[in-house]
Amino acid sequence: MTEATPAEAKAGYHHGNLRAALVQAGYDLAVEKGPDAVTLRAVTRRAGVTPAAAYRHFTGLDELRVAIGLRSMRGLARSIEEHQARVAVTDPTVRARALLEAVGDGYIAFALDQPRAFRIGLHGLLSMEHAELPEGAGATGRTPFQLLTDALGGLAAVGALLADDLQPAAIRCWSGVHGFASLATQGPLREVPRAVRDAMATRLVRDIVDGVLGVGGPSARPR
Amino acid sequence: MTEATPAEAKAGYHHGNLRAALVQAGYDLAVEKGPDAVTLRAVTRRAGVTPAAAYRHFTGLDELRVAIGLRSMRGLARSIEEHQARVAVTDPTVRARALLEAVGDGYIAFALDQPRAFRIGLHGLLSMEHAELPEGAGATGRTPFQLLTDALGGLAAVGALLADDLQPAAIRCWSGVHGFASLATQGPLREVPRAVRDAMATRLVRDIVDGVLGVGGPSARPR
DNA sequence: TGTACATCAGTGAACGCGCGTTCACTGATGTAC
DNA sequence: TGTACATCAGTGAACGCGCGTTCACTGATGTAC
Repeated sequence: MTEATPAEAKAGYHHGNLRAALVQAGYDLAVEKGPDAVTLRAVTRRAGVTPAAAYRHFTGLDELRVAIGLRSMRGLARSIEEHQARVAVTDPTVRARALLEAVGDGYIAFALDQPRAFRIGLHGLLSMEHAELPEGAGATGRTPFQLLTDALGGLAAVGALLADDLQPAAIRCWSGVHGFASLATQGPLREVPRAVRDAMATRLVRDIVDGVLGVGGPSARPR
Repeated sequence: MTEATPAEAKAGYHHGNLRAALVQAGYDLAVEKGPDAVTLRAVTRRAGVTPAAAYRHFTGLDELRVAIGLRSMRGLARSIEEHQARVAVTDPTVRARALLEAVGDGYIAFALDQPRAFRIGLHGLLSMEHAELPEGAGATGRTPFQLLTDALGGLAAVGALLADDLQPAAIRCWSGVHGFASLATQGPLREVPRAVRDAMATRLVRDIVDGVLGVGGPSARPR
């Protein structure tokens, strides 16, 4: 009769699945009050548990913070996956390009939809060294960074990109999208209406992909 | 006989110019141990002074931290200015473009030369809301963000850029350069040899400027 | 089904620490006469 | 030049706080018989 769904089932706490509850509490805390508010005591307090209880599930604060950051990264991965799932075209080359754009669009959409959650990830509790940890992966088992390299690999597979250009292309895409997400959530674009930022993002992503594919593109202007 | 140079003259402490000494101590601390190590007590300790002494010069920790962050931003501005000073061409259009590239090159050079100092700036002690505070300006009195918009204005003045495109262009430049600086100092490119990162940066900046100016550019590839 | 027992998740108290800020003070600086 | 004095930068002690971590413990869970 033990309804042991693996995830965060209420049933069977000692008072439940404390590990998941702590990560959830810490995530909520970070979203509400910023990454610096994520202390071991604050997290356990919010979970309604004694500070020492955390040590049954984590070696210490650092490990807890990483787990919380990875949760945020997972949200980012899922946003990208959702955007990719909506790509309907079948022509291989067009599709490969659309899948790459979906990476950028999904990345920025997550940043704009959940700015505090976005900030927790690679800027707050995680450094970029964690970019390939599987705990940060979405439903497809790929992390945001891996989804990007996968999409570029897809373009290489259809001959739209040279294998030698894969790494510089990844850098250009990630740089542009990540930088925009920072500007648009914490920078001078913070106050710009959402619809305008969305339009900027769409244009930016298209331009970046054009650049990566070596296309002059519709934004090209004579002279 | 009071040699009262305005800056950080040793002469004339009560024990000197404490305000400047505190900012310096805090900056060194941040470079050595990261932004989180910048506490009021640690800074005053390093300056050889009682914690309470800081309150003669700052209203509290927050103001001290901002002053330290602005010092770092000043270094960034100066790096850009140095790169711009080296631009020798005189043809107005070519020069305007070179001055914009110098913004990107100087920005990235500072990030690669002084990665810890770079991190203190807009990522550590300052948020991007401080991007236009004059205390963050370099020798020309312009902040890094202002140097960027100035350079874009220069391109508009020679007719290489439409006035309507100024804002989106600023976003694309800042996004790409800032994102690259993050990747190259804290991200997956951290361990790549400096010469390679420099080459990537040069190419990235050229490509971004090409994109902003609507040029297909030498990186354009048939199909 | 019922009892004995091992497991181990969570408790509660305690530790030592560094923090930001306050306050009455001290003593060097430099001005007024 | 010499003295009296106001200024105010920096002192030193104290405050209350929240932190991360440790430890012996307790008591619910679930297994073995």
